[in-house]
Amino acid sequence: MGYNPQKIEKKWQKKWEELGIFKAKNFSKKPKKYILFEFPYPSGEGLHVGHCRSYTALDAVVRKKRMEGYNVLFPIGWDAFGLPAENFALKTGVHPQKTTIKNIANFKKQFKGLGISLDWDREINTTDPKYYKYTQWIFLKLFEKGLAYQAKMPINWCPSCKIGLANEEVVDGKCERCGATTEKKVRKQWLLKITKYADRLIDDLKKVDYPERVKSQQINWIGRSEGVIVKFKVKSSKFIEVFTTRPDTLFGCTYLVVAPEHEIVDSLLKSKIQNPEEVKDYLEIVKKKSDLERTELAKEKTGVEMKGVKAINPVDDKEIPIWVADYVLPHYGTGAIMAVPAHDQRDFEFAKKYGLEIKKITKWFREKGIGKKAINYKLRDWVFSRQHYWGEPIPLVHCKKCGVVAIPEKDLPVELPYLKKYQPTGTGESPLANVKEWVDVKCPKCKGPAKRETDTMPNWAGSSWYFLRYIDPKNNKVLADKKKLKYWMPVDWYNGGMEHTTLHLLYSRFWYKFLFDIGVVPQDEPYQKRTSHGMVLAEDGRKMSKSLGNVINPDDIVQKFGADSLRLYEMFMGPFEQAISWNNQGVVGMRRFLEKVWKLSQRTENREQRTENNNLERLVHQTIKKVSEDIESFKFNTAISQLMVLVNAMEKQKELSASNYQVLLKLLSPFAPHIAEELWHQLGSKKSIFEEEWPEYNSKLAKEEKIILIIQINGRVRDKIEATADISEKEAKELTLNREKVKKWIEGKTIKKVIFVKGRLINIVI
RNA sequence: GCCGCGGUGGCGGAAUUGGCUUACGCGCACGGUUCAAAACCGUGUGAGGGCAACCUCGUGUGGGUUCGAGUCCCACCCGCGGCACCA
Repeated sequence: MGYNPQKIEKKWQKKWEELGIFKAKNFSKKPKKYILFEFPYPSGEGLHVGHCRSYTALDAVVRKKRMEGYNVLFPIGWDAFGLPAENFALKTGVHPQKTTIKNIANFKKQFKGLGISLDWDREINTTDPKYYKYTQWIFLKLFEKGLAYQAKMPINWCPSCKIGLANEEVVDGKCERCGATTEKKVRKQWLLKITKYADRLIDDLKKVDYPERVKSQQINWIGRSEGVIVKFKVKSSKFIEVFTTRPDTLFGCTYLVVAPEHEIVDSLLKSKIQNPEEVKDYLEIVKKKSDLERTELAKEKTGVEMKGVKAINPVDDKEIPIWVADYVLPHYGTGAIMAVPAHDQRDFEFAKKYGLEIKKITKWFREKGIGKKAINYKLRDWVFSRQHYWGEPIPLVHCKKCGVVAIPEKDLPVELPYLKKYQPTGTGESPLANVKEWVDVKCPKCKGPAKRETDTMPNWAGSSWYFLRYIDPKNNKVLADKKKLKYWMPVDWYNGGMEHTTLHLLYSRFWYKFLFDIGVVPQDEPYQKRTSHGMVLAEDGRKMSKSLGNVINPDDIVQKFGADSLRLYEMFMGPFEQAISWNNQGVVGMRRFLEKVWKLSQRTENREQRTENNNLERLVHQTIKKVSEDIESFKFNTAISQLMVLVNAMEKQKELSASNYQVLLKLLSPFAPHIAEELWHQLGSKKSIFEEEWPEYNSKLAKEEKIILIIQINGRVRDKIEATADISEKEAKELTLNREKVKKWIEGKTIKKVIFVKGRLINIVI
């Protein structure tokens, strides 16, 4: 019987489900492992081959861990709130709920078809009111602790669609749907004080095992810088405060620049400035500029002097002019800078390097009352409001008498009302604002008339804590039971895309720290280890996209070659963390390899492995070692190449013992579970291969007895001899100097010295 | 500009951390099976020279350390990812 993946894959997927062997057990005596991938957004497009890379990698890790005796939690859920479903509803009238259910069913089928060993009993869905009840609960806790606040913030506004747009809907400063240039519209929005956690989010990176590039990207994003705020007196008893990391250059400061949005501009305009019209004109021009223009025209700096007013440099009391320019950002530092055109960062570094004098005057400033230490961050607070329908309602009420009032915990969840129309309001509010009977409520405090908050939460809300819900998905008292959290947390291994490094990963760390602070979770970092898979690009090296027509559909590959070939290829294609182009021929190679494995089973005999060639025995042990270690360090490509080496060697054997073949099947099983299970049973086993133990290697047996000793002359390879691994220097030297080739090279020359590296080489220097 | 990662055959990539460069796979060539094929089997495959044994060159560039460098040091060049008028 030949290898027929379509047949055996279905069979085992069904069997595994019946056996229930992939279910995690709370409080099992086995040591626990919590292994997690970023739960997908169930889009209409279905799984991407890039998804499959991440899932099969973790599935391999998980299957191995189970065989090693761990109680593994490997869950799945759906990050199902989001724009595509809402936009689809706008176009077709189909409720996002319906679209979501349909897409999830499709994703589920695909996951099962790949043979990912998930615990489906813990499946969650962020759009389920039973789930978002706790998303809302966390928000209320943030609100209660003063970490959620309202502020006026600009949103992206499309003047043609009359709708607020998410950042990702603005492409090159234009509305994604209609192409109109977007504007900024100021609205009151909810923000979360992530900046309060900025230092901890940097410092605690020391506690966790993340790739360097992920750590540095987060640190960069938070952008902490230490400096001094210096007060400049303005001749009208006002002050302008300036943030600088280089207070020592204050002597060289020749003018100040303030952002157009700076409050002093307004107040100076009202007083005694000589050119108010000129300044007003400039402010108008700036206002019309889009965000894009303001940054793109960066090379050409524009600005205008506010004539007639002067600031006073606190170090020498000299009068200096004040300018308004839009290259100064209103939201960073104080929105005002001191200009020191003569100075340069490089001077400082030079002085430091060569021990030149650096006057330390920070302290002096403080004594004089000129400056005070300050820390600034590039990181800004998290804008938590969206003016969309398909998201979690923010559980607050606006009461004329009581102000903003929280919905009482017992009334959670605030359910998203079922809409028939998703048309935008035209005012920038979410479509929920149109649902009068939902908006109008009694104030929970005074029972007077009040209105619900109509903004919804961003996508990032539900995904900021979902990994906690897997631990206790059906709990209806708390987000998850404390004892269970203590047993399972932290996540031992979390894999996801690099694109989530600064948003999702940072947000969820922030929430977890907050939950730790209020005593809900057991530690202050959620993920012990983070890895990041590289993107899978199309064969042409570009991103896969519908419009380019270069998308590879995993279903097609599964159908044509089988899920095991696909899985193997995804792991073998290149280093896991690196972006890589798809290659259809590569899948063919994996299928060939599996065919070889299949055929080997027919040559397998039930005999003592001792009768076998020692070299094969050694290779088996070397392979156990390599595959075991490579899976731990996510070097899946080299693990598979080692399996290929073993299979190639097994093919050359006249007879193959069943025991060695079984070891091969076990080592292969994390990557190609179906074929491994099938062949395992064909050998007569009753138990699933995944209930077996992971093989152990014997380091003595793995050791080479014979080696090829390299003979070098002046560091260049001239000859090789076979020798025992523990050959002594004396023996090696004797053997070497007797070689004809060596004699030829050293004839008439004197030997200066001999370098001997045990078990490796001998180098004659002449 | 700043931060991070990388540059090895025709291609994807290996290389026990300073010790045979190119494992493994793809592709290609030749041979086999076949009426024909390939998602089959076998052999070969860095470049140049030689009938051959063998020799020379070869890991982005230029220098250095070393018996010996893809690996370490110095100076550059190029590519990718992230951030960016951040004071």
